[in-house]
Amino acid sequence: MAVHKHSKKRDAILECVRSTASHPTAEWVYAQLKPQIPDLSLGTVYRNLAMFKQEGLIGSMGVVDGMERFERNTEPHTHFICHQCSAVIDVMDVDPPTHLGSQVGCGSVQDCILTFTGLCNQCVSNSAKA
Amino acid sequence: MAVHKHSKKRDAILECVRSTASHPTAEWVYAQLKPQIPDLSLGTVYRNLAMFKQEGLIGSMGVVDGMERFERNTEPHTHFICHQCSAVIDVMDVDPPTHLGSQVGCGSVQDCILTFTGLCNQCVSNSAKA
DNA sequence: TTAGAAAATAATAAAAATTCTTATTTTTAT
DNA sequence: ATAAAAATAAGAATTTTTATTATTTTCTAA
Repeated sequence: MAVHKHSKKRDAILECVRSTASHPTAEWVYAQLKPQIPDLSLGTVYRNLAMFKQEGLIGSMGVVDGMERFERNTEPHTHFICHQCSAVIDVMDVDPPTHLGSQVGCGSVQDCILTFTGLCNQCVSNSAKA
Repeated sequence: MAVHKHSKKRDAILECVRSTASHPTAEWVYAQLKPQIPDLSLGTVYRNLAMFKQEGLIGSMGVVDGMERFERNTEPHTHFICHQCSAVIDVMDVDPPTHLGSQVGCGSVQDCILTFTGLCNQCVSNSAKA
């Protein structure tokens, strides 16, 4: 029933994504694990993240600043993107208006994606100081 | 008052984006114009699209399948993305729920982006035939 | 209208993110 | 333990986009 084999590296990559609320890039995951697993290869991170995503073990909220952002939360939910520091934050209190899908005039709608952008709290603070 | 100079190529690039309801990539614009302007360079298309976008003469709805999608409509509006053929279609009848921005708990919200995904009519037809 | 400064362009190199290739190593079922 | 199957490292290759530089075009104003 196992859909794939396990390896120390593979497990570490999955655990890395699952243990952060941030929305990491492949490069970030690689940088996190490299100290503990010195012979880890970036290609392995890319390959496994793609596999986990396809199997639904992790999610991806899309590309921000040219880099794909993975996430542990695989349920549809709203995001906030800071266009200063590119932080991606889950907005659990505001649900995407899925019901509006019936009003979309084209094609057959499957998903509804809601995203807010602006300055995150940290960048707001930094702006005030500057 | 002119914010930039004009050239035949520059004007053609802007007109190309303004005359289509599709959400073209730089490559697409280049392919459209190349037959009429054989010495057009792809770098020129990229450079001018970036400039038009910065000046607010055109918009960009983001990156789909690794390619930035420009658009003539610079007003905030909803999009539909076909995840089969990557077509991007404006959804003018459903407005992004901007008012929900006040319920977002993090940072200072500036924009609200609403996107639907699914199969466009053409891909639905093609699926039925197959 | 024409000279000359400023900006735009073509061609090409370079950068950045991601994917592919291949030889080797690890995992897992037997 | 063994052998087949899958995973990995290293590095090459691809893809999209940006930067560099020599040349050409645009625009200003004399």
